[in-house]
Amino acid sequence: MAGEHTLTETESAVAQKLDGLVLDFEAMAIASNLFRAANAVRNHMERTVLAPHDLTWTAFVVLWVTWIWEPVETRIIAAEGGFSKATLSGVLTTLETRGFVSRSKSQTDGRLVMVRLTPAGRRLMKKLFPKFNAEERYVVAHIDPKERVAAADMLRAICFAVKTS
Amino acid sequence: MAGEHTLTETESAVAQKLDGLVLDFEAMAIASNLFRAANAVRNHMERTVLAPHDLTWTAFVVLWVTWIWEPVETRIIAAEGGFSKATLSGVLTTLETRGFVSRSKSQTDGRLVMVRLTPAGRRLMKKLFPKFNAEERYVVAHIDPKERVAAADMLRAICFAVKTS
DNA sequence: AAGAGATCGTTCGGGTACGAACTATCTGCC
DNA sequence: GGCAGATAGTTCGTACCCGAACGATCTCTT
Repeated sequence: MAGEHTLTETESAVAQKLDGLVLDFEAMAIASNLFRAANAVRNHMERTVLAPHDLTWTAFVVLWVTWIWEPVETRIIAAEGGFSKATLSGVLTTLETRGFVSRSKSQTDGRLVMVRLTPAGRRLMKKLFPKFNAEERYVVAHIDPKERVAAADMLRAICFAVKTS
Repeated sequence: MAGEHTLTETESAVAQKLDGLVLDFEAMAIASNLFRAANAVRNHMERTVLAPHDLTWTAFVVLWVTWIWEPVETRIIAAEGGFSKATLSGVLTTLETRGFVSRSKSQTDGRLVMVRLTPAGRRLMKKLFPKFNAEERYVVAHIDPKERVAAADMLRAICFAVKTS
């Protein structure tokens, strides 16, 4: 999606395949670039910050949400992180095995499982998050500072459009 | 990341955890929303357009790139789609088993594998892509038309920042 | 022409990723 | 109180997803 080939090349190639049909190339470009950007940032973070600690992107997100909101229910972590509870269950087991988080049943509601960081998990996040934020700053460096608020809003608008469907 | 909790709540919670450290909350918000948006769009597409045909997002991207550029080398598909050649190898096998693509060795370079759509694959894309583009249009509907070009540029700027690292 | 080094696709192992089915628990209504 | 329905988390099956290692092939240099 808009990788080696330029957008114009892609457009004319698509137009050939679907001549006669009306297509929204602008929407196509935004959706396409949205994924390239998200993927690129994720890979960048995994290579530069996460790989030295043998952490995946998802594992880091789980640690981050837990760190900020602990003790926290698993359904909250899944919602904040944007993945399913099935996925979270596996990642939590991985992180528990490695000694970064702990699970415990809620005292007030037997259905809930509360997640906390272990001391090792807190040490890890205290060390890792500043590095992570430094890379985030690097990633947005090429966006005009005046347009950064608009950028965040635009992305929120996309989330909103999809949620209310 | 910025799910149920507002951004301000998250910020003050993070600031408490790391008081004294200088953090770029704007960069954090953009990176965070970038992932929420990409994930939301992907899930939306999978539910509305792809699930009826039992296709995953990645499988669709592979079909799309192949459809536009066939015959095409696998390394091009991986680069255009933004995933590793290891991932592509598995997805291609799945699509080959289901009769949507075919692999064949290049005549001029024995290392290369050329990928083509089968007639069934072409029929599928001709039917599927207009639906897909309609959903893309829906996704960007909440972005001011005047800002859409800037939006695409902004996403490209992020890709560029990460690539040149 | 012959080896060193680069390139391409596959395979392997471990870790996500999701929907569906399942168990356990809670809540509401009678 | 007791049962229907909702809710939370795990498990299961299938399908990605990546880095590393691998064998096959090409290219470059001499």
